Amino acid sequence: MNQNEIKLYEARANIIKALAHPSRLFIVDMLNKQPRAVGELTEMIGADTSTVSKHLSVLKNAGIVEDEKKGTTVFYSLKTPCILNFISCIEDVIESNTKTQVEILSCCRTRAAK
Amino acid sequence: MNQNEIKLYEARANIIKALAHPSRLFIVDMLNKQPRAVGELTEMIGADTSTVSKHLSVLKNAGIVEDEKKGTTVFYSLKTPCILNFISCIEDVIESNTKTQVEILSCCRTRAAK
DNA sequence: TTCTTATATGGCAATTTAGCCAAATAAGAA
DNA sequence: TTCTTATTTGGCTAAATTGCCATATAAGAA
Repeated sequence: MNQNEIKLYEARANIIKALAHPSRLFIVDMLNKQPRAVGELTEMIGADTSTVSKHLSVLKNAGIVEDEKKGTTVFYSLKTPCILNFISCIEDVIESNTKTQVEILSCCRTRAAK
Repeated sequence: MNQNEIKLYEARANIIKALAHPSRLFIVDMLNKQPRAVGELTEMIGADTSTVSKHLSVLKNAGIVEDEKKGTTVFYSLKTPCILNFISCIEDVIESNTKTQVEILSCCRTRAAK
């Protein structure tokens, strides 16, 4: 890897890191349906407001969501909808992993039954 | 989030975490072209063999790559090609972020020129 | 102005991750 | 068997991440 390649893969990794957390993936799913205020998301997630605010800030810094202030309320919305295709791919991986597990289990059950 | 939702988002996050590292993204790109031995990837990345081996193990545990031993050499290959669509989405995010930066810069230059 | 509501930020301890070295293992060659 | 090559694993320290609490800020209401 030369310097340019390193920069490229670091840039990609930074965005992916922003997605690599259960609460932040939940937020992406929610914002796909409609924009939401910090307070709404906080209630749905069930964590401290400051925690959710920081998660949103991580997503915002990565360019995945954007915010708009209305009065004292800040509404967040999804900036890059293609993120959702990506999640469907992750589901494919999970499905594939599940199949592998099933195969392993059926293998062992057969052996045990012998 | 109820317990099932938490499990779902944790499962997704675990797979995404496996991708959230420059070297591992590089590996995914390389394996998309062709299967590679640990030694080849190690040389391309320029890190310790043990480090690369551990990165490969992370990807394998996540179900993203699979391995096949031939003699003393272990060849890794991409198990879930859709991972690449996802990376193209990440590129979209990077492009969008770059555009935002350009807008910010052009805004400030205009101001400074006044 | 002060009060209240909504968010963001600072700070800290606990947990996780990364990468190197050294040592262990696997498989074939001599 | 011993030697060699390829890879993995254990162990360790350094760095990054997480989540809560307390505090600060922003904006409107009184």
